[in-house]
Amino acid sequence: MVAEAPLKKKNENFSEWLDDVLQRAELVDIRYNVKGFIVYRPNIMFIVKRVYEIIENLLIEKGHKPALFPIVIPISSFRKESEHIKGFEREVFKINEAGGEELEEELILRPTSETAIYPMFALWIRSYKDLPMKIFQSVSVYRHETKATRPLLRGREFLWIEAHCAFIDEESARNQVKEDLEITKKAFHEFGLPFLMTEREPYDRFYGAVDSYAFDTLLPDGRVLQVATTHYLGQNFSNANVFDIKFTDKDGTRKNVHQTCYGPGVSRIVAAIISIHGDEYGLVLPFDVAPFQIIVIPILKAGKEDVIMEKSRIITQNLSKAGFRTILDDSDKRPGEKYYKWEMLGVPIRIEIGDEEVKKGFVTIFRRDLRSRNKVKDEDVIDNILNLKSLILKELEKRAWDTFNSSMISINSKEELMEKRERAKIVRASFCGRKECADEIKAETEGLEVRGRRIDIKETPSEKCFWCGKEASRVVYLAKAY
RNA sequence: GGGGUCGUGGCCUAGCUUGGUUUAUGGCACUGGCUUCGGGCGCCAGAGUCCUUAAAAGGCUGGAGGUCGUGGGUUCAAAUCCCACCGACCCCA
Repeated sequence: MVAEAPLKKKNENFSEWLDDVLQRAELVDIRYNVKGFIVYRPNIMFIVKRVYEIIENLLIEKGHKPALFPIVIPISSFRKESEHIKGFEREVFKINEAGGEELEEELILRPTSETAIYPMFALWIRSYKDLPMKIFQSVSVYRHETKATRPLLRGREFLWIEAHCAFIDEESARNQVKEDLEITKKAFHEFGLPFLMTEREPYDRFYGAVDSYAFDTLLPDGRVLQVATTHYLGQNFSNANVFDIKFTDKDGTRKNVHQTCYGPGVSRIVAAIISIHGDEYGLVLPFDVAPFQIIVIPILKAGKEDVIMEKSRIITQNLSKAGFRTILDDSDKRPGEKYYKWEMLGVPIRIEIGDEEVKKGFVTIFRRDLRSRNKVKDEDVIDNILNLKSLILKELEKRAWDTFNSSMISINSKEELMEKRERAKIVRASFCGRKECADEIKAETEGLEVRGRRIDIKETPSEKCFWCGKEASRVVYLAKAY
């Protein structure tokens, strides 16, 4: 039979490629038939769990503790912070009936959990000794998105982690924001994903935040995807009119805590890993992210089945013992078919064992990222893989950053922008900082948005705003966003 | 937010214009067997929407009804025509 067609080319039509890979690799099923809700299948859940694990471990290392708050929030609690409610009220799912009777108080499905968690903080926090309080939960949240929904990229239910912290003063809270940024950088390094770290403009903050910081990555269609945010909330939620979260300080005075919240978007991170590293053979996963790191494939030959299987089993066992997540594919499919299947799923390393390998005491190691083969002597296999582990990540990270960096272009004027728009997916420019200007840019450039100012480096603007020509106050980055 | 295209078995697809031998075409996937295994091979066979009649489970045979996203309508007759809803995709703002 004719071989199945390879996937669509990712860079020609990203949207089709993504739909195709999501289905062919059996990652998600969109046939649940409720708009914005999808089914995560085992092949993607293994990856989702790895992403969760990696971030959770980083959080726990820094003293965060896991917790789980209810999915429902009483509407009275949700309505306490005026900015917060303004932002989210129109996109919450509400429950007002149960058991055939109207509820005494309407409940909402959490769109985010500040208003679920902070009333409890108010009960738990008594003394400066209770601080800092650092809690996180790994959950799904619900937002009735009005824009077009896309599997993983924008759903009405999505997976994330939300970390909520309370501190004695502004300084320690702001340090938490820095820690959040460091955690995200570390995690993204493990995922091999490039990012732009910015402070959002004042009019673009999280509802209820004093300052908002965000990580954007770049998808192959040239649009940026916000994959994590962290916010300094000040005392907006802790003040007496809202949740009144107070503690007694060393000197005996009663004070309201300063807070932060941090939210890495797991669905979106997984989408970014798939989209940025993937190719026309399917997923390509960094070694540590991969749920299965090594696939061993025996290539049988009439009369030699036993020795080939024996060697395959021994190699699989040894690799498992060495701590690699290894599986042996001893199904009776043909080798070629197995290659395609495991490449589709992004297994970073494949070991092929056939008659030759048995006779001459080596194995053939295939790297998914380069799609290249190497012969490695039996006794060197483990060292070789230990070495490959970081080489693979380096390769993926380099490719991803190269694409990212070459898509980021500085411009000085409207004309230059229009001229370079094709190449410039992320635009760096001096800017006046006015919202009217940002709105105008968005309207006249097919959706280019001001994403914010960089926080990892200080940048000083030239005198003029690239758009309106007035005095510039900052250097900003602009992009079309999901 | 505005506009457009579309929905046929697990997936893709033919059929729709001009309603009527369609027990809905073909491919992939699936099941059993053979052959084989260095990139998804070949051959043979099978089954293949769902429900009810139907009763502890499994299997076989026959009959009946319904079924082409869902609901309604037109008609002697609807996958095919009309309306609404649900869902998907594309383009624009």
